[in-house]
Amino acid sequence: MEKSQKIIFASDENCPVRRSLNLLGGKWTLLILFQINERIIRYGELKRAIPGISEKMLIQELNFLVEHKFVSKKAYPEIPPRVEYSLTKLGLKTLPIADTLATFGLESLT
Amino acid sequence: MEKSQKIIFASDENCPVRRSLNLLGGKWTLLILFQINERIIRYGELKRAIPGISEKMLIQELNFLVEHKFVSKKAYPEIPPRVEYSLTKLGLKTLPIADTLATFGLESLT
DNA sequence: CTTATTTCTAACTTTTAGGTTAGTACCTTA
DNA sequence: TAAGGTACTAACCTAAAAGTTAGAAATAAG
Repeated sequence: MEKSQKIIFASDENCPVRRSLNLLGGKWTLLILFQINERIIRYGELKRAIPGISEKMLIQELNFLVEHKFVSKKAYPEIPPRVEYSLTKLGLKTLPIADTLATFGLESLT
Repeated sequence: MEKSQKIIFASDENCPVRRSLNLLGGKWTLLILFQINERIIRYGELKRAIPGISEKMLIQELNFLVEHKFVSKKAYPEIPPRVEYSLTKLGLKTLPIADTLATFGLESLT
């Protein structure tokens, strides 16, 4: 049997790995997507789900993810305010990335 | 007021996604691992394979990856010098991550 | 009345990433 | 003689990312 050889191209700015990392390579980005996952989750829940993240970074990332259509946001005109976040169709497609990171962490890191 | 509380699996510092990102979340880290892939590659080749990376960042990341046993390094005592890098067993296990990033980039990014 | 809740904004500081320039060592080629 | 190739290291400085702190707005609970 002939062994199929993987062809690797130079990774310029158009490389899909690089384009993905440009969007998702932030320190918290994939973790936030992973935590939202398939649920509808409020801002405060999300904050508690990611201990250590600052409010600034969380809201900044959420704004970024909403702007780039990974996450959709629904705000209820209530007092105190209630805002729910969930993944869009595009956001759901990022879940395999976080899953692969989780698998690697579980299987290969001490 | 008894209300059933949604159980949230918080991503603290022990979360496998977070542990993986701590090691591999750098701007260039996964891209370098992806480019080395299953080959034995020289420093200069790798540099050409990642247009735009500075020598400082490339060597800095390579040193980090060697130190953390993702990459092995073999230097030949020749003039001009020749240094070959390849993935260790651990490094090979990171390839699915980059592959998932590549798939996402190809399928979901314009 | 005060206090708490929730989501988010703004100003400011610190930390990290990255850019630039220079240089090392030794041999080969022109 | 000089320039080129190769794989780095070091020093310096700027830009970007991330962290810290404070507070607003509206209402309800105490």
